[in-house]
Amino acid sequence: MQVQQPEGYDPRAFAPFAVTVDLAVFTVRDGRLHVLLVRRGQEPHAGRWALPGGFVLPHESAEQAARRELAEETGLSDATAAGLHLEQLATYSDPDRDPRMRVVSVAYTALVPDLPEPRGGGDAAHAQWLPHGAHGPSPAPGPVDRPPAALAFDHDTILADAHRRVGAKLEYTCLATAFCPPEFTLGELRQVYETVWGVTLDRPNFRRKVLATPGFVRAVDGPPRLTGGRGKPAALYRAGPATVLHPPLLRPEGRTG
Amino acid sequence: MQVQQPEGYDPRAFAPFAVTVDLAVFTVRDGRLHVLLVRRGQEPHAGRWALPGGFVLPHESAEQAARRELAEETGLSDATAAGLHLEQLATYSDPDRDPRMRVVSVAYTALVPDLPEPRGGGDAAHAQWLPHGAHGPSPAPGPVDRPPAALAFDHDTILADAHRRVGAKLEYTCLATAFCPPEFTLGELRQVYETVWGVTLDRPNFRRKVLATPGFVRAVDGPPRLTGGRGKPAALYRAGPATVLHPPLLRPEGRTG
DNA sequence: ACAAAAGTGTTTAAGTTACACCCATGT
DNA sequence: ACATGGGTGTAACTTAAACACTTTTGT
Repeated sequence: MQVQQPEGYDPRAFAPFAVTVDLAVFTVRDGRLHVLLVRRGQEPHAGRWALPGGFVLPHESAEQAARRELAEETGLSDATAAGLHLEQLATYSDPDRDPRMRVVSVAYTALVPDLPEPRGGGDAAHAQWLPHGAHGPSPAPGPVDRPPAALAFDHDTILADAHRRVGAKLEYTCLATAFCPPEFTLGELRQVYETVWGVTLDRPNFRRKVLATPGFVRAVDGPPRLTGGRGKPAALYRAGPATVLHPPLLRPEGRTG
Repeated sequence: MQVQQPEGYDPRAFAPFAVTVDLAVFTVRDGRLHVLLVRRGQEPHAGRWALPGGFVLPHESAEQAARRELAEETGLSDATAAGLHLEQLATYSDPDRDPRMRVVSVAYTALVPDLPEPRGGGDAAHAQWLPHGAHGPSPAPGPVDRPPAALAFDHDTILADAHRRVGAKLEYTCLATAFCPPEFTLGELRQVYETVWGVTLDRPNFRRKVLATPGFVRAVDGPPRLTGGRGKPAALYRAGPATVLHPPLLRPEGRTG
């Protein structure tokens, strides 16, 4: 009501916002879903875990900022990071989400295959993979890092939204291959679904479903077989050109929320 | 790489952004999908159609700003507008999207029943419903307003994204009822799908599908019947408590993009 | 020999599609 | 009478779910 369009867009008057990106980077490791987190070194929320992220620079888009941060935090080369799956999740703009000033954050979700521990320059030094949420049917034995109780700022909300979004997208897109290395077995692909959804899937049916979807995966020709530990060697596949699943691969129990 | 976390968050240094909201408000009218647009009165893009929207005020969240703008542009009371379906779409942050300054815009999608022409105070004076995109199987006869060729800024992109999102959400959520008045017939509900998707659906099958989904619609008890013009009077329904569709109501031809 | 995982086959239920047909109302 | 849209029924087809069974490896 009391709003009026500014004539000249005085940046002093209409630019009271800082814009950041936050990254929810997922991977599947040892049958559990992991998230890349950083430990905050300063107030507020010093010592708490937080999603990696940073400021959007004046000359770049939010997506460019997110991809830059992703490369920094994962310690990968820009070339490698450029191929990773990055997707805008939502924007969080609660006026009180950062006590210091007005910060609007554009959250992105990234899916990466099981990478080596983040190392390298920049902020990567303190970035770490921590398990998150519903784990698959067979959690890794032995002691594992506990998922942190409460993240800094509203990052718990962002992370929950990201997990829900990823789970939903697995149903009707070919996104699951983004969790896998360039060549993978159908067992590895199935484990992605089982880990993110926290369910067990029928192996034969899963196989048929995937192979029946035209461009989901392409068989690697060679004499291609490989062992994933014990058991019969499995054929290798690559991600296909398809991007959507028709019909979708619905998760059991019919739950979406 | 050259980024560093600011110690004290100097707003002068880290607040070079203005944040706005843009609204893609859809309705179904006369069997065609319509969008609420405003005509720009000043440069840049003076005279072009644009999505309604405005600045996020310092004390409000983006969603609050969107809801406020929605009430203003539709000319509805705040109470009525509070019940409308509003959903965050995405954030558009290309550095060059506004030639005057750096503006990051959070886009929202709203679905409303066929409302009277927008009237009332504020910016509503120049807001208008214009047809958009794929129309249903039976376009309204007679001359209608042409959909504008090119919107201002990147609003064509936003509008296309919004349409795609709405179409996709109809498949696996109960969203379609947001296009309908409080009490509606199954024919009206079906017309929503047909209009947004631009297809014709089999009436008997659509009916069964909707009624078989537990909380999608609830029959209105009374002696409730009503005429939608010609033909047999139809039973009335209200939106049910369900929010997701299981299994989904897939559109024919299996196209999603 | 046994466990584990891949891969194939089959049976049964469930859901979808495409119709034919009757009902109630306006013109 | 006829057109129009609501509502019911049904058979053919397609898809999904459950489970038995064989193959190939490591221990």
